[in-house]
Amino acid sequence: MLSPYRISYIIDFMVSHIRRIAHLDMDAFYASVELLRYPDLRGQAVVIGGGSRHTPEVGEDGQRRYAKLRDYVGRGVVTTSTYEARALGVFSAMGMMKAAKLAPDAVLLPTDFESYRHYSRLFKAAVASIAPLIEDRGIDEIYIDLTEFNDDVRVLAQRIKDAVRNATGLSCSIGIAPNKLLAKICSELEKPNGLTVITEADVAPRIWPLRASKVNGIGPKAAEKLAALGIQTIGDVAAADPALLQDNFGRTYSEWLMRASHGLDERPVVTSSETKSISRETTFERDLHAKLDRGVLTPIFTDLCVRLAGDLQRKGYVARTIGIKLRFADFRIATRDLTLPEATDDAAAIRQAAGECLRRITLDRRLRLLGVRASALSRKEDVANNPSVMQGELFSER
DNA sequence: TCTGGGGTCCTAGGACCC
DNA sequence: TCTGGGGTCCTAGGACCC
Repeated sequence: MLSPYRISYIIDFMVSHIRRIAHLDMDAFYASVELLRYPDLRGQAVVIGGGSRHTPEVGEDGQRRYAKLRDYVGRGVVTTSTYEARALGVFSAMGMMKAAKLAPDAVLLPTDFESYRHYSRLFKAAVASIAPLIEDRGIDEIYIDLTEFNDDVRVLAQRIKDAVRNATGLSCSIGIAPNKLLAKICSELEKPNGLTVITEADVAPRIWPLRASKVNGIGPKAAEKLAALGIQTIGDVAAADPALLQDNFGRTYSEWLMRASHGLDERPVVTSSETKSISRETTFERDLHAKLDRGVLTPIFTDLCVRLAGDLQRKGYVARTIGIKLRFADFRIATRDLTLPEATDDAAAIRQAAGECLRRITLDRRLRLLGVRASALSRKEDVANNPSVMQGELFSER
């Protein structure tokens, strides 16, 4: 028999465990940053991407001359596009040559990561001044844990949006839900400049009709497999036979699928994390043959190692594992890695280790991409103070 | 003339150790 | 002709995300 006291305790407990998690996503972030610099492009189809330089030049008449997408040649992809370009069918990750066919007159701008990182720091600082429990999810999005605030959640979210706009001149969309999974889906529902709040009760009417691939964690492969089973929407996943899912996706993933489709997610907002790996890679302008194009390939390989060493040094890390990545002309990927006795941030040591990795791959096909990666990282100062930490030999005799 | 670059996490097998 | 059982490290590949 439950006493009234006990019941109220249980209700308190349950209520206290309902979280309020926000997902904040900057609207067309890179493109919007570019529009701050080139306001005359506002309202036009603009595409950001491509490696080579197509920086606007100022003509003799004092007018800026922008490159057009139709002039692009190369193997780049679209990084971001304005909403006007999206209306023409041009989206992130699309090949630039394909995008140029859809929107030849769109303005083309090069990516300027320095500038995007600057605005990223500004908007995150603005949010942190109001709500400090922030999980970084890349340059243009964050999760925020608002559970401890007593304020009305829409008022609070509007205050955050205003702070972001005041700090950057940019708009963002915020979704608020009981967990990260729903918040992420929800921030997209009213983009751009959205503010969307959903609860458990909204899952069936608002979440279930969406395509399964809207769930963070259901990528192209899983979505395709689901579609083959006649499962299109998140609601379809929720209604699917658990045994069918398990047979096709294995136990772990199928159980996650079912929980996710019901809007369940317990992951906390993680406010700090250590870097796990640092890498550099490059796609060649044309596919290269390992032997025939050795003269081109070798300096590229060395340069990647030098730049990786520079990244490690700048960030204060040393790495004990060095790896390489090759992408062949057929898009297949091969990786090899090698764990060293001593952690390093030295370009020559990295080049040496990467060279050994390369020798373990049969190079009989043309290469499209070459990359070098450093992992098993430690902070350099930790290793300098106590080298044995690195080898995990803190308690050994040697 | 399809398809960038920088990451994270998971799985799975074999080596090796106690 | 039965051969344990864990734990950790290393390596390779793959899915996914921004």
